Amino acid sequence: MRQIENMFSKSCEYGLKAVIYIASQSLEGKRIKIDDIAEKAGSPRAFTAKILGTLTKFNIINSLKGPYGGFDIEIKRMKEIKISEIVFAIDGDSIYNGCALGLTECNAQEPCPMHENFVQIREELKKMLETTTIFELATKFNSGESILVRKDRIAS
Amino acid sequence: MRQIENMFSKSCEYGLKAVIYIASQSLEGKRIKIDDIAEKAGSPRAFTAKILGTLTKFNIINSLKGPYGGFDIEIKRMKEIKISEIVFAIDGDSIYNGCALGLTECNAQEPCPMHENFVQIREELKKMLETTTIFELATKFNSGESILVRKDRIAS
DNA sequence: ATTATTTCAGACAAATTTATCTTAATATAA
DNA sequence: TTATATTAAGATAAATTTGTCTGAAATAAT
Repeated sequence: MRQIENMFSKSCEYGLKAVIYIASQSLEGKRIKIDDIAEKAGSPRAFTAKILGTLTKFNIINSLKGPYGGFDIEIKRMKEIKISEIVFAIDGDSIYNGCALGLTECNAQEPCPMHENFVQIREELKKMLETTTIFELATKFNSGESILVRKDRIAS
Repeated sequence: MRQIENMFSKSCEYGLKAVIYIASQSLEGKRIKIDDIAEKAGSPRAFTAKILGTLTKFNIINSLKGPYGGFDIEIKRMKEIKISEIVFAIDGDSIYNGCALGLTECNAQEPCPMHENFVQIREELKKMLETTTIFELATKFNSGESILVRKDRIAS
């Protein structure tokens, strides 16, 4: 049974990690291949590739086939893109109108018993996702302030 | 692909709704049967029954077999039980130590790129889950201030 | 004791999510 | 234009979550 700790689906986790890594490399002028992404992000290669396909269609990242191909993001673009856009691309819409108890609709007029308790938390979550850019995350990662895989999980 | 909106697993949703309904009936001195719970909470009967088995083992609710049997909760108990305990019983431990990007461990020393962004939100979520009692939720439901199913989804 | 009513337990099934594999399409370089 | 390197796409498979069914166990009333 799933844990609440899993804020995002695996698809989203892989997508976010991949984009952060691609951006971090683009910041250094490098286009990067799926194998490298999968390794550095500690994610399954084929599954990640499929997710990157989606993100490419949504114009969140660029892809180029063939030798010297791979993925990248313009710096301008990574300053525009928010976490919420990636989540939207991968997990679809209806990101914020969900109900903790699964009501098809849940609002102040006809709330589930937990609605009020979640209002503030949801609001903050939404704000955070919609204001945090990939540039911020990639910069933090590049400076070594954060990591994408535990050292003991990187293939050597 | 799963939505972030699904704060809880279906198991948790059903468990929470069932407990709230059982409590609301116990407040009125009524022991209540699984069929009634499933109907009033708009949840699948057999699946809900299984979850109630778990909650019974965790002493969150009482069950009684046979005629005049069913489920209930002492008022004293529903004032003690917090949402977090139900989530724990159904989805297990490691409720709060999860990482948004799936790191096996994620903390201020070695954070994922999104760690900082989630600290406050997680803290609030935790606080809310650990302070809200079933009594509060059941009372609110009993007074008609909140609902467990959309009217258009109740079997008539 | 027997019968009816209920939860309990475990096997089974369906749906969804996660993951892999294989082939096609595309781009580069020589 | 051929060979090579790469992503794209789609079929398939495995794992997990969600859901059902059937019979057993327990309880109460007669």
